[in-house]
Amino acid sequence: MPELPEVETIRSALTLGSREAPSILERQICSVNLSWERTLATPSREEFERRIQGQRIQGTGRRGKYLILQLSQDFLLVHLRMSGDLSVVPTNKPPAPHDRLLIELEGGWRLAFNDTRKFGRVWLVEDPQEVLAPLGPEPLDEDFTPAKLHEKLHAHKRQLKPLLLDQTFLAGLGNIYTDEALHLARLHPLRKSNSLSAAESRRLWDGIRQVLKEGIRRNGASIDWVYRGGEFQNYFRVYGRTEEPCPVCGTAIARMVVGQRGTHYCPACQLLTLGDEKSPSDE
DNA sequence: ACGAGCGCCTGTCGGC
DNA sequence: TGCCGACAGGCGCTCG
Repeated sequence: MPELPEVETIRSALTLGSREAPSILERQICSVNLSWERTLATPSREEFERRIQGQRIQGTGRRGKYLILQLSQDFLLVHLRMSGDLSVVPTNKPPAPHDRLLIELEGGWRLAFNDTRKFGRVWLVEDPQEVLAPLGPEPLDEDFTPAKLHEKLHAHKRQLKPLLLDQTFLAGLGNIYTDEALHLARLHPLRKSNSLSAAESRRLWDGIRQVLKEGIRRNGASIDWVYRGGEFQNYFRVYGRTEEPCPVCGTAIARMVVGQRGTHYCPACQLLTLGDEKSPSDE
């Protein structure tokens, strides 16, 4: 379930606690139970178990789609990939079917990493930059400006859709939010990045920020078996709405495959030709 | 530099 | 009913 807004929602829930579970902050780690070897990217299982034990969770953070837990000595980084989820459950609760890593905390609580498809990864590192260094800018940061996006777009000659999914270009967008941002910006997914006018780059900047903020405000999107109480799935404009009417113009939403990813767009609002570069509502 | 194809995994859904 | 392919919120790799 992970794009930036979903990871942020989980980070927030773990930090603030909820009706069912307390905050993880200031809790000490008693032990861990790794049941799928490849979930742990680094270090070795033996070193992981030895090193993490006794450390206290002192803070939480997020960078792109990575969740960051600041421990007494190290940082625990978590990437949920396609189906990962993190939750706090009572220690006496039996493990759920796809729990891959259980982190036993003091006080009768456990942090459970559940991941049906086993793509998720966890790193225990001294310096988060070991893992996070390649990431592009954080889209909601103040220093991510329309001018900076425009400049970066023109440093490449790539299709917009795969470029926005590239985490070294920009950190945090996934398939849903990319489709939604491109629709808000009225830009075709296959437009070449260096063909955008300054006004179009600004529209894209606006679209990216708007859709990410809306996702966070609605606690992310909850699809299929993963439910976090998010509701953004009820507000998708194009994602997963093939053949349904575009909320702007009523044209049937189209689906194509770009870079092996299903891509949803309005064939009327998001033209590939130069026609949309001077659309009337442009500012 | 860029894009396509595949692998990693499990589960669901629609068509026949 | 059962089987089979398509598809799913991600990303690392190879190849041309």
